[in-house]
Amino acid sequence: MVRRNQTRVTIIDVAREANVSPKTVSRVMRGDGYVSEQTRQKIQSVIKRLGYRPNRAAQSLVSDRSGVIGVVIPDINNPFFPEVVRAIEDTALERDYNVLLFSTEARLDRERAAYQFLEDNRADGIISYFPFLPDSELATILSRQKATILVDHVPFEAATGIIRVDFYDAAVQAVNALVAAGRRNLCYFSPTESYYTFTERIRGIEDATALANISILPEHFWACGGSIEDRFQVARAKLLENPDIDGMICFNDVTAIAAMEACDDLHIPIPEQVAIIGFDDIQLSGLSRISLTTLRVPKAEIGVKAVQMLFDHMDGVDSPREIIMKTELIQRRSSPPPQVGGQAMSPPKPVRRDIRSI
Amino acid sequence: MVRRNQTRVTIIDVAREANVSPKTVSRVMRGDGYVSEQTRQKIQSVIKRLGYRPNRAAQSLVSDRSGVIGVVIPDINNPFFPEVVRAIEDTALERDYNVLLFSTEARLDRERAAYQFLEDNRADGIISYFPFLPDSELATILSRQKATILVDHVPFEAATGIIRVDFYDAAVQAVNALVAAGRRNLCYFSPTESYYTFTERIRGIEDATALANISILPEHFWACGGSIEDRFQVARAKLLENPDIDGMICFNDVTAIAAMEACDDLHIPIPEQVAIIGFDDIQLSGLSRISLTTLRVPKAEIGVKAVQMLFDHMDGVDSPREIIMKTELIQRRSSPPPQVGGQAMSPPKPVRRDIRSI
DNA sequence: CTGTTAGCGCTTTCAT
DNA sequence: ATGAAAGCGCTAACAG
Repeated sequence: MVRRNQTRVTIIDVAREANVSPKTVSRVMRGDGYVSEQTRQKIQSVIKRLGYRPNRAAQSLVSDRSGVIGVVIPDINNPFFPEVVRAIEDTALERDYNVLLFSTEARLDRERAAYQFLEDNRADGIISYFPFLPDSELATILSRQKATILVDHVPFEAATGIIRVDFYDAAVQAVNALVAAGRRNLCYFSPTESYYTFTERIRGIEDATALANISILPEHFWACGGSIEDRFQVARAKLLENPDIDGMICFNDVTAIAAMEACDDLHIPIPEQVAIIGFDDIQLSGLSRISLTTLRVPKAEIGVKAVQMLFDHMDGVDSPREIIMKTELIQRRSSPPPQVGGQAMSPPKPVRRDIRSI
Repeated sequence: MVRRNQTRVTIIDVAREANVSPKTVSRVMRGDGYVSEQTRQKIQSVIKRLGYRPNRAAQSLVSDRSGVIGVVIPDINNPFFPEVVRAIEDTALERDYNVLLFSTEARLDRERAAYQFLEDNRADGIISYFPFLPDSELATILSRQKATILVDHVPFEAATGIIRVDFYDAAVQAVNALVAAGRRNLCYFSPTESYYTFTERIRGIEDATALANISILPEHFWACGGSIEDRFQVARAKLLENPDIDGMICFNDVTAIAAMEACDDLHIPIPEQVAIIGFDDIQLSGLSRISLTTLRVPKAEIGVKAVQMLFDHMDGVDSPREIIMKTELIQRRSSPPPQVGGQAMSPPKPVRRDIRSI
């Protein structure tokens, strides 16, 4: 097989072949400017015959636009993020923007590398899901980008827009759900990081427990590292140490599932002895074998809105710089229903099983 | 805030500021050629002060290399793929290649768009996880790429290399495990597509059942569309129609979990009445509440090898054009252990819980 | 409606 | 050890 692949068809080749100037070919490719129907057709047939494709690097070099939106997430293995990313992709593709996905694995060096790559490649916009970089460094980095939407981040001068989920309110709902189910000895299980979206939950828990006249002891705020294995181990150890715990709020569904695993391992019945609530409502949580009560985060809506904010900015359209989203309590079997005078309560929400699988 | 962001620092700016030629700056940036220590330091300080970053589009335009490896997968929501992708990313980053991920959602138009994007951007290599495009079209597309590794695809002239999992053997193992557990009325549950990696499983099942002197009736090959909801519904309906089924082989773990859900919904005890086996061994399958017997696919190994094949090709190093990987039976509670004269069998494999979660 | 010219930011000869 | 000039493939501005 001959290796003549190196030299690819350029706009000049097409122009020569069609007896027109490169600019006319360019016009046909991009569908702007006026070109007579006749030349258009001739050029199009040459393009097709030669299999011409514009070199993006060249286009991007001259236009300073890449047609790319970067998405930076902390963890591709947490099913929550792919669910958001799908909505982002669909929305972006509607306007022919391609999505470049970066999973940082919560590592700062990878996060930096992602922004760097996007900057160097002149990404037209970035959507970043709670960046871990310190605010000062982040500000510098964002000032070099064209536009950035931050999700679940405090208001931030250097960002084009912010989308936040009201996790304070979500945490209040979580506490209230457990209290309504008759639980008094709660604990909160979270990562060690003290990032905004994490502390909001804690604030909500503290306020709501105070209001309910119960309080979570300081030693009942459990924290641990990032891997599921870690969380399983810590939950297991803490549950052994604290046999009085009857309600557990976990900072997300994946963590809640690790906690379930720990309960199962210790033969602690859920929800009879310990009730568990998570945040997110990933698909997995709806499986009958998991059936996790959780506060549903509007994942698709977040993705769509984030891209729209970006588009509005590109179009010079004014739009709110900050959007706040609410969560919804999805009552399932990992926590008892509210005890309204011994009454039965509303039926569990239907499971959503709309993910594909190949 | 002043909007003077449009004009970015170029190599010329740096050169002027440092009183050298652009070429010298370039040499310093890339660390090649000779530059006196003194000028190097001066240039480096200017680079830092001005915050200079080379424009990738320009680099790529002149070098015809992008430093990018494209990865095309069918479904980001199937946890199997993120597990492979993580290995790909880690391996690629070791040599400063960035990974661009495309999830096609099993849609041909999105698959085409992904290859197109990678071609237009001069990706230095592509790893494609069983492409769905017809072979003829795929051949054309690949001939325009620099290098492509196909995973789970038949030998393919236009590909740089192929990595295949031996699903024929895996299917044989699955059948044998069920037969050893005393099951005789098996069914196979899969997507409708008749793609290579799918038909291999069927061949294995047919051969192994024949050898065991049982056979799966044609109507016990169940097939259905892509969504989990579809699979749940179809499994549920088929299980109702076929109460004699005592063993179910599912084409992957996600499908197996949908089948479990259907059994649970029908109060069919697993594994007492129906045993279930999947393929892949995603993290989820190891949860005690799922505990799915499955044939473990070496996900990390696939990712690493795929990138290495790409690197070998770039380096002009000879390497095998085809690698075949084996699966390993992970015995868990969704299927009974082998009945060796009523003997108990080897203990279940340990659960791996090494995923991060944020 | 179409072509010419110049230049995007970088690297690669080839000199010096 | 460093620089000058040319050009990668494309498009914007300006002619015609």
